Amino acid sequence: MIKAVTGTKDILPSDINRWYYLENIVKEVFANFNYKEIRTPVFEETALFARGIGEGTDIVSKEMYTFLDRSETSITLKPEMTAAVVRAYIEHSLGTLQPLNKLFYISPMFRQERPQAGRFRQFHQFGAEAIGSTSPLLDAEMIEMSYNIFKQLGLKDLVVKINSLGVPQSREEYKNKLRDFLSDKKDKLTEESRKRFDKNILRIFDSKIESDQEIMKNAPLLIDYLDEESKNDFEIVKEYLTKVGIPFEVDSALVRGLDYYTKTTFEVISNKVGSQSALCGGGRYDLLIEELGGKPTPGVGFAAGMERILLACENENSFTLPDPSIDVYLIRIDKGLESTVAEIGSLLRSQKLSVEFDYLNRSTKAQMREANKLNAKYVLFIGGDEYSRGELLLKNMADGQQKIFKKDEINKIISEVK
RNA sequence: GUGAGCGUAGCUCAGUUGGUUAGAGCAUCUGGUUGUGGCCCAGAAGGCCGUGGGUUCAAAUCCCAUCGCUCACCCCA
Repeated sequence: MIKAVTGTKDILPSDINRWYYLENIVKEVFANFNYKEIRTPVFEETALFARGIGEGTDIVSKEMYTFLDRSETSITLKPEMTAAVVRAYIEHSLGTLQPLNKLFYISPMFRQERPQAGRFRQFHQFGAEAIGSTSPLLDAEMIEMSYNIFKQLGLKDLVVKINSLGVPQSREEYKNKLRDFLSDKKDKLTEESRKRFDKNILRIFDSKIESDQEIMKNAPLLIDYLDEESKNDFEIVKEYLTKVGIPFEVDSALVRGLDYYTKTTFEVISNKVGSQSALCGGGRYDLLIEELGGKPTPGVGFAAGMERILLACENENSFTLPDPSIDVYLIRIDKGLESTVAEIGSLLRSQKLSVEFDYLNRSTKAQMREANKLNAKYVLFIGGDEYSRGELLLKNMADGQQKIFKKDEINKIISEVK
């Protein structure tokens, strides 16, 4: 038997309504904040991600689905969306049409990681990008939108973490301070953290090992080394979040794994999804557009993992959807009336009613059981004595009441059902 | 890439110290008198016990390998 590739999942009809529910809330909230949807191809030239996300990042160096197409072009299935949106922004000169572009997306992403709870190789993200303004109010808006979406989904067990990474220059200065601090403690760190010392020193704060955490307790904090502008912007973000009633924690250890982040970064964590607890993450990327060949333009955005969010919703039992139902099930009493049933079905369907009937030549009883299983509001009996008298029998499945209609009075049946 | 756990019907799981035709619940299908659902009752269908090899008179059960799944590290959404 051929099975779905490792780390990929089918979304079956029994799951789809939860996805629609999520997607509708996402679209509503983005419309609420005047973000417009953008759709980009699932694959791009590999160079886009290498340059945008950073060669040294885990995503680029070991997780991308990269292959040569038949014309020997290196192609990569998109592992994240920001680089793709920025590419489209530059390519179509969106910045010349209006100074600020507020964009959102819902799309599959691909990363070849080891699957785990809340982590897949093909997964789905929604997210937003606001390109063209340095206003920290937009940073806060990103947090507000994601928070609103989670609230509307009924999620409760959430923590919003924010941090500021500052500008590259102040960050470099800070990294040197951190290196100095750790220079005589380096050999006490775990092997994993010693690797981080060279690769991405900020990450040592993330270590889950107690001995590492003990060492880092007295380490200098990035927050204390921010440049003035980053510091002011961060204050504005905090102030706004407080005003609109979004609880948050400042986490100076919050480091994002993509190279392009500057200033504000944030994550929303759920305690209900296992160890892959970040439901969404994002931040400002004021240098990325220039890096990718556009005019220097500031931007800020976030991305949210839809599988993780739905997992959190399931584990918190945060919402329940009504059972799907149909309006009318047509019951064929006599053999030979198949095409009559289909014709009546066509009439009802043309009036936007959801209608189903039997295609398997089953007994009346079996058809009734099917109608019940489909949660039909009404069944319409076609056949028997009534039919030979020119009549049809309509039964309300909730209360069992039956009414007789003339065969040529389908309109009356339709208004009864509606 | 590293580590741990688990693979028996569509799903959730039983399967006694290795011992005949491998079970249950749910789901599916068919019935329970002339043409009517849910509840109930009766019956049916559905498994090379993940795959390959080994030990044994005998393997779902023990051993090895392999594949797959799950969780964790890592990383991230």
